[in-house]
Amino acid sequence: MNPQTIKVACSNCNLRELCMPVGLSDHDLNRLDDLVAVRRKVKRGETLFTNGEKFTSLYAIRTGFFKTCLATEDGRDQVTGFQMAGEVIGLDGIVNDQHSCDAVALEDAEVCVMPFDRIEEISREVMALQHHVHKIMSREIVREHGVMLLLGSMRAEERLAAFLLNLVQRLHARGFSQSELVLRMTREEIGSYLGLKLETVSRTFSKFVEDGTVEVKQRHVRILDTEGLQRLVNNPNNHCH
Amino acid sequence: MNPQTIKVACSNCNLRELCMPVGLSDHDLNRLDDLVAVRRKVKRGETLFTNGEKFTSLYAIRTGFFKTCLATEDGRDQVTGFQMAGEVIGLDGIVNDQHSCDAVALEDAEVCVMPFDRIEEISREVMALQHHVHKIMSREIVREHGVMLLLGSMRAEERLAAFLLNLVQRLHARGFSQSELVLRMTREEIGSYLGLKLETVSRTFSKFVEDGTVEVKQRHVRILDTEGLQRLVNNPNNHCH
DNA sequence: CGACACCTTGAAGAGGTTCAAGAAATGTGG
DNA sequence: CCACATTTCTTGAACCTCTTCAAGGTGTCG
Repeated sequence: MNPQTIKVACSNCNLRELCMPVGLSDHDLNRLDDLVAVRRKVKRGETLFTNGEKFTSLYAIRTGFFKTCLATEDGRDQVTGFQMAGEVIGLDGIVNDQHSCDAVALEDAEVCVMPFDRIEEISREVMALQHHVHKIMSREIVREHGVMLLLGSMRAEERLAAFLLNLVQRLHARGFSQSELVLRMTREEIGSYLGLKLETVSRTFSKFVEDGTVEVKQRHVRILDTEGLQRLVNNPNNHCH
Repeated sequence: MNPQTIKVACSNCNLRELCMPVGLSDHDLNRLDDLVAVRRKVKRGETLFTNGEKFTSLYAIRTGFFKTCLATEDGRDQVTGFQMAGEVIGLDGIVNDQHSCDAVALEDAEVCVMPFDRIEEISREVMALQHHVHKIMSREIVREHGVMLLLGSMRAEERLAAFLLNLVQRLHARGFSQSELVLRMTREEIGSYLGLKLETVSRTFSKFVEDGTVEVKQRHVRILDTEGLQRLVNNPNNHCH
C-alpha cells in the first residue's frame, strides 16, 4: 500500500454539511480543522482497511464508493453496507481496537483520515462534535436495524425495491437524479448485501423491467415508477407472514 | 405507566464491570455516580420505551431481560435484539432525538436511567467514560454485523445454533451455566429475530433433540454437544453458496 | 377447572437456490 | 486498435428449504 496523502481543512470542504456538525462558531470550526490528519486515495479494488487491522482512525469519504464486508474463515461472505461521499466508515474498529470487516473501494476514492484519539480529544472541547459523533454511530445502528428488517422479513422483490429506493434517495441528497443511478457494485455484491444469490438479483431486475417499473442496462438503472417500488416495500399484503 | 424509582450509585454496583469502564480513580468514580438519575422497574410485558417516543436517556439493565423490536405501519415486525443484565439499550434514539424501536421487558426488570445529556457532560470530563460510550456503540454495530451475516448467509439450523451459542456465552459471562439456559422469549420471538417462522424454530429444535445435540423441555434448554453446534455454524460444507 | 397462550407436527406449496449454458461487457497484451 | 481472455450478467430447469395452513397437544394463570 502506498497511501498518497495531502494536508487539508474541513472548514472549506463542500461536503461539510454531510459529515460535520453545522452552526459552529469560528473558533470551533478552527478546532475541527485539526481533525483530518491527511487525505488518502484508494484505487478501485483496493482496501481502505481490513479485518484484523489495527484501528486508528475513522474515515470520511470525499469521493468514490465503498463496500464494507465480513469474510469468515469458513468462507461465508456478507456485504454489510455500501458507503458514498460524506459518509463515515471505520466505526466497527472502536470496540476492540481493530477492524472487524474489510472496506473495499468499488471505484477510485479519496477519504479524509481522522485519527480517533484526535476525534475524542476535540470532542471533549467542542460539544457539537461530541454529539455529532454520537449521532453518526446511532445512525449506523438504526440503519442496521433497517437491514435486519429487510433480511428478516422481506421477499426478494421487496428487498431489491428497498435497496434501489435507498440508493437513489442517498444519491439525490448529494445532488444526483431521483430516478437514475449507476450501480457501482456487481449483482453478486448486491445479492450478498440483500441475502440473495446473484441469479435471484438478476431475475428480480428482469421482473421489474417486465413490469415497467425500471429500465436496466447493465449497471445503469432508471426508475420509472418510484411509487410502484414504494408500494412493494410497504404493501401489507405482500409479506411473508 | 407508573415508574417506580429509587436513587442509587454505580460505585458499589455489582454489575459495574459489565456496564462501566474499569480502573477509574476515586474522583472519576464519584463523577460516575451522577450518571444514573434513578432506577426504574419494568414489569413483564411492559415497554421501557417505544418507537416515536422522545429520547432522553440510555438504560443499563440491572435485572431482567428485554427484547427490542421494530414494528412498521404495514405490519412487519422484527426483533432486533435480546438484552440482559449489564447491557445498555436506547442507543437507537440518539440520532433523531426519538426512539425508533420498542424495548419490551420479557420478564420483570429493573434498569438504571442515565440521562443522555448527563452522559455527554460527564464524558467530557472523564475520558474513560467517553471512550466507554464509544465502545458500547461500536460493539452494538459489530453485533449487528454478525446478525446480518446470520440473516444473510445461514440456514435455519445454523441460525438457531448460532443463537443458542450466543445466549449461553453471554449468560456464562454472568455466572450462569455454560450448557443450560431458560429461554425468556417465545418461539415466535426467536423466529422473528432469526428471520424464521415459529414453526421452523420449533422443528429445528426437534431436529437438534433427535440428533442428541440439545435437550429441550419447553423453554428449558440443555446443550449436550456445544461443539456440534459450533460445527454447524462454522462448517464450510454447510453453507448455501 | 377452564380459557388462553404457546408449542409441536404433518402435508402441501411457494420462493429462492443450484447447476448449467450462453451472451454481453470489460480489460489486456500484442 | 483489434483479438482474446476474463468477468459479469441473463435465463432455464430441477431441486430444496422454508413457509403456509391445519390440527392437536401442552402448559399456565386467573
